[in-house]
Formats: sequence, C-alpha cells, structure tokens
Amino acid sequence: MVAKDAGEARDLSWGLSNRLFFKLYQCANMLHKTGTRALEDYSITTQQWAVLGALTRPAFEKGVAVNDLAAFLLVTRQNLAGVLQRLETMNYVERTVDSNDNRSRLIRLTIKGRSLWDANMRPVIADYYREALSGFSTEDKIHLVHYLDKMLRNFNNLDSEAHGEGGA
Amino acid sequence: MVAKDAGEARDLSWGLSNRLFFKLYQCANMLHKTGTRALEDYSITTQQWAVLGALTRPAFEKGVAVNDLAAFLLVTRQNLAGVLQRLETMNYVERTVDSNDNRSRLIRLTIKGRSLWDANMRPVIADYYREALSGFSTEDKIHLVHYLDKMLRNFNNLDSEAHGEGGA
DNA sequence: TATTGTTATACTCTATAACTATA
DNA sequence: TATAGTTATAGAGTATAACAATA
Repeated sequence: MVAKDAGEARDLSWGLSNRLFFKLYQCANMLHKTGTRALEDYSITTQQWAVLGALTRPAFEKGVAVNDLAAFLLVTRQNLAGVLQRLETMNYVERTVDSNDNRSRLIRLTIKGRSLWDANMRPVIADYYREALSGFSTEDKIHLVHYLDKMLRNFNNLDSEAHGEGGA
Repeated sequence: MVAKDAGEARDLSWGLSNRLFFKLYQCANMLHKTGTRALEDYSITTQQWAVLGALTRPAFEKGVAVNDLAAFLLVTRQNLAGVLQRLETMNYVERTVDSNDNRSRLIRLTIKGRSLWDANMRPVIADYYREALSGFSTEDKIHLVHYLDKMLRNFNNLDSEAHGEGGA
C-alpha cells in the first residue's frame, strides 16, 4: 500500500505541475500574440518591446554593452544582434563605441526611439497592462511577481547546469 | 495635489505591472530554452511537447480534430499544421478521416508516439517539473495556477477584441 | 455559402558555429 | 589567449492569405 500511495502522490504532483506548465505555455503564447498585436501600428514585436523597455531604464539610458543587455534580457548576444539590427534599421536604437574599451559597443535609444516609447508605446502598453491584469489587486500582482521570480531562479539554475557549470 | 497623487499612483501601478510582465517575458523565454534543451535527445520542442501532451489526454486519446486541438492549445490551425507535419514526419502522430465528417481529420498519437511519451518524455518532464518548481509547495502551485488562469482569461478577451468580436 | 483542413509566403526568433578586432 | 561583438546558417514558429474538399 505504501508503494501505491506514493505512486498516487506522484500522480497528483504531476497533474498539478503539468497544469501549471501548460498554463504558463499558453500565457507565453498569448503574451506574444496579444503583445505584438497591441504594438502592430509600430511594427514592434514583444522581443523588440523588451529591448526598448530595457533601454529606458535609468541605468541603461547612457548606453549599455551588448553583453550586459543580453544578460539582462536572458537571450544570447548572437540573437540579440538580430533584434538590435532590426531596431537600428528602424532608427530606434544606435551604437556608439565605448571609449574605455574599443571592442565594446554601447547601445542606446535614439531621439526617435525615445519619442516612440514615451509618446506611443508607453500609453499603449499601460492600457495593455490594465486589460491583461484586470481583476488583479496590487497584492495579487506582488504575489505573482514573487512566484515568477522564484521560478525564474529555478530556470536559471537549470540553464547553468545544462551548460556544464554545475556538472554532477 | 490630487492630480500629482493620481500621477504617482499611476506610476506605481506601471512599475509593478511592468516588472510583472518582464518576469513573465523572461519566464516564457526560459521555458522554451530549458524545455527544448531538456528534450533535445528526442528533438522535441516545447510546442511539439504541448501537442504530444495534449494528445495523451483521455478526451483526445481516440483522436481530436485539428480545429479542436488548435483551440485547446491557443494556436491557429495554420500554425498547428506545421507542427503536426513535423511530428508526423517523425512518426509520432497520425491523421485519420472522421467517419462523421469527411472534411475533418482526427489527430492521434501513434504507437511510437505513445511509447516516446510514456517511456522517455514523461520521466524527463517529471524531473524538469521537479527542478523548475523546486521550493514551491502544493499551495504555491495552486495559487500560481490560479493567477496564470486569471491572466489567460484576460489575454483571451484581449484577443477576441482584436478580432473585432467585441468591438467597442 | 460556410467550414475543415491544407498550402504558400514572408518574416521573426532561436541555436550554433565561425569570424574580426581588440584586449 | 580571452573577450566583445558580428556574421552566417539552418531550423522552427508565427501571421496572413488563398486554396481544395466537403457540408
């Protein structure tokens, strides 16, 4: 009976975790679908949104190295390069040489990019947040951020292990 | 002073919501990155994982129409077609004609697909859940599922509006 | 006419490796 | 030698439109 109970407990745990990850998967899909649609007037995808949003951070406003930006966004520098290229073509970001290290390039918003964010994207995104989080109290949001942050740390551990840093 | 306070309240709300969505964005990225890596021995992506997982549901075991599967996964039927094609090439799913409606195709797992899921994928995914949810109590998981489900309903509303169904 | 599913196209994103230029 | 960034390539996913077969 012990073995059977243990099996049942494992099944319950599987079901709940499975449900949780399926919801997360669906939320991820819908975030990209509805987010990209919300910003379609500006031809901005959610990845580009994340980059532009990061560049408005006070710490990054004077420019941020590609590597640092990639680490912040949790994407590889190679894949960030593609997104940056598209944003540069649209004249929303620009690259300057870091005078402290000639290998490094500092990425920052252009005037046009800043204006796009402040005048167009931010209001649209504020509306988007309002709708996507309707029914959420401030407490709910704080709890959810906490859970997502906790899961994110676990994901980062999983990712580090996969790169052989924590080899068993 | 009222206007200023209102502005500050809006900023606080913006900051919290922005943080929440950035975490969600990062979790989405990491789910695909670590999930696909966890299943790389079988060349299964997270989208294919979702399809195969759906097909193991008791309700779908005898076959499910493409449209119903797409609705369940929250993807378009066109995009599902591509994923199904890749899974069919690998011999993990098969299509049969619905005898009740000759237009419809019922998708179901093949023996090989069922075996891949039971013998290989499920154990790997169970480990993956354990690591990705380490530190989460059952209560935590229930709360998180609840929040994700709530957000998902909001996303679906946003999506319906965008398709002109609820036009203001 | 409407619906089911498929095909076609164009683009973005991702993973990976190889390259350059600096350090 | 190691690091910062770029370029190149192949594959997967996504949005959208158009199409064939069936209802």
